[in-house]
Amino acid sequence: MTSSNPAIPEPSNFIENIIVSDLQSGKRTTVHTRFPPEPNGYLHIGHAKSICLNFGIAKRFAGVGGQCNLRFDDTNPAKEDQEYVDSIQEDVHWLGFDWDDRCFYASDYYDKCYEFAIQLIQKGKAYVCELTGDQVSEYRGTPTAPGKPSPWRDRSVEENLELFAKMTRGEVEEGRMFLRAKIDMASPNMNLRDPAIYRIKKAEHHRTGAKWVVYPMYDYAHPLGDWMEGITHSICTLEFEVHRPLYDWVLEALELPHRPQQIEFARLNLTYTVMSKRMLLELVQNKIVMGWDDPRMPTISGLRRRGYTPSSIRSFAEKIGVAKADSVVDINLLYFCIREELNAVAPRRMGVLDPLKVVIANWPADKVDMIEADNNPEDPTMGKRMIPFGREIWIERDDFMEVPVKKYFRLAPGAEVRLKHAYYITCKEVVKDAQGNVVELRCEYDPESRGGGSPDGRKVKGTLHWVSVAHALEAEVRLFDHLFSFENLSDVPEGHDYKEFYNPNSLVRKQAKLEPSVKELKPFDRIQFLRHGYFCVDSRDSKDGAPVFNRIVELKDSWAKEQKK
RNA sequence: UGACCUAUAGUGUAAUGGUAGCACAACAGAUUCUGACUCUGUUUGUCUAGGUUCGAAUCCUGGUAGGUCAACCA
Repeated sequence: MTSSNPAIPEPSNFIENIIVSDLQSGKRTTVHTRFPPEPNGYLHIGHAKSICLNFGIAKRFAGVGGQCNLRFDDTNPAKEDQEYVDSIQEDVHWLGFDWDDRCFYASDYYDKCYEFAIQLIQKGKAYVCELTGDQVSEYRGTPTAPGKPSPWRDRSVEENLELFAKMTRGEVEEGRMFLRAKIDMASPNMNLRDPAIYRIKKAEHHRTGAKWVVYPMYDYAHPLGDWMEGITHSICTLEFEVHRPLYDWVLEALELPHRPQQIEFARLNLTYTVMSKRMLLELVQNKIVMGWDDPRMPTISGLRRRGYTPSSIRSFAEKIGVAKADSVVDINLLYFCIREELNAVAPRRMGVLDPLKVVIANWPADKVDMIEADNNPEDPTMGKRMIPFGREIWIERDDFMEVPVKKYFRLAPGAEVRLKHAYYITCKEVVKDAQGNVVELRCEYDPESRGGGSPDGRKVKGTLHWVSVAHALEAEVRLFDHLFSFENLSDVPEGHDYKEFYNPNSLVRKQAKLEPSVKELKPFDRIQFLRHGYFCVDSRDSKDGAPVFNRIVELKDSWAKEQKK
């Protein structure tokens, strides 16, 4: 379906299909979305999907005046906090989106919502109920059995008005009365069995303080908030699907024109990842992690500290698409997105995580050679740097095998390899301690091979990274694994809790030997340690002035994979 | 024993009654001063049974499987 209007983009998912057809049919002339978090926790990668969706649609439909609001759904003062408001704003901005002057709060609309509630009462469409919590659920019935009407259902308009005013003045105890919509106690949809629309909460609200003691419920405030902001397409997750009739009922009952349309999509699930706010809060409170921004957390702030870029997350959101079917996305796709970006832009550095000393026997004791190395083979414009080379160097312990397996082309007794950017060396002798552990290698270098080539054209298959012992910088390097060891939440066996599956190896700290140039790196700088993956300088921690590195993601390693087989 | 929603390669997602594509993953090969990257190629799919139609992933009916709903949470 090609649109004749050049301002209307080609739809790329089912939501945009709806929008485009609304535009083409003349049902809408513009597109206005919103991202409506409740400020009761930090945003996570699942929210990033929604943010990219809502702000992305506004951007794609800019030609017809597309806009996206940020709206805090702060209708429950007991759970919400300014700290969360601040972090949410920071995270949305960091992801690369902006709401201009359109940051709103459901609490901005309390007065309006209240007036509308009075209208509903006057229309005979809402009443004050005095059933207790237990009674309410008893009267509501079950999904298969209809409910029965509350004894307070048929109060007079005057009495309802008076009681609601009393509630509002704080003259009624919490839980003693609440305002319900009068819909249908026998509806097959439980949400329509006279749902609560206002309840008493004598809690301090983070924005309105003690001004109110009655607060609107989500199901009532949300459609009104959407309507007041001129939202055209109100996009939310699947669990609100059965609430849609109620959403529509509120707007219909109040006879409001130009109503927004609610559209639901499947929330993001990721393998090896638990996304519920409750669980994330628990991890923080029980100090299983360092905080909301622990690099292992699926929070936006955690991903940021880990070293993910906003563009990699946006790219991920685009790749996973949007649909209505429940699904679990393979976290490898997220890894791919950050690798793809960082491969192109991250400077290469050498670092040895598990060091083994190599002595170049035919290299003069005090001679230091400054070796030139390109910063990124993918991008020559990133220039070069100089690396010191001396008689003693560190190599990776698993880059040497005393008894090499077939197709092993790194260092072994008698074998020749290339030290990246530097020289060819041949292993002449293996030094062991009393227990028989290899503690040092004695090698000889080929002076003709400076720069990593050889005049006679002989080939070496293996190229090792290395760090000069005399110049090495020691620094902490953190390697991460999944916080939980199950792949999918549904893998958790019956009768067990996912908390039994914490992965004790989700954080491994290494004291690594790094080439001296890494000293100049700043927080959030991202590099690739050759063969070890992409790392980011931690934005909070450093040890003795030396940067601490978080590994964002490993490089693919077909050799390691083959060995496992 | 209810209502609503969903079902396309291993995973995610397109195809709006007209050639089932794309990405990731996997596999094979080429290349390589990162066993990375890159390049080439390959394998694998419309839940099921009917119906409508010249023609169905798409529309209809039944079945199966999964999800959501019984907060004065969002």
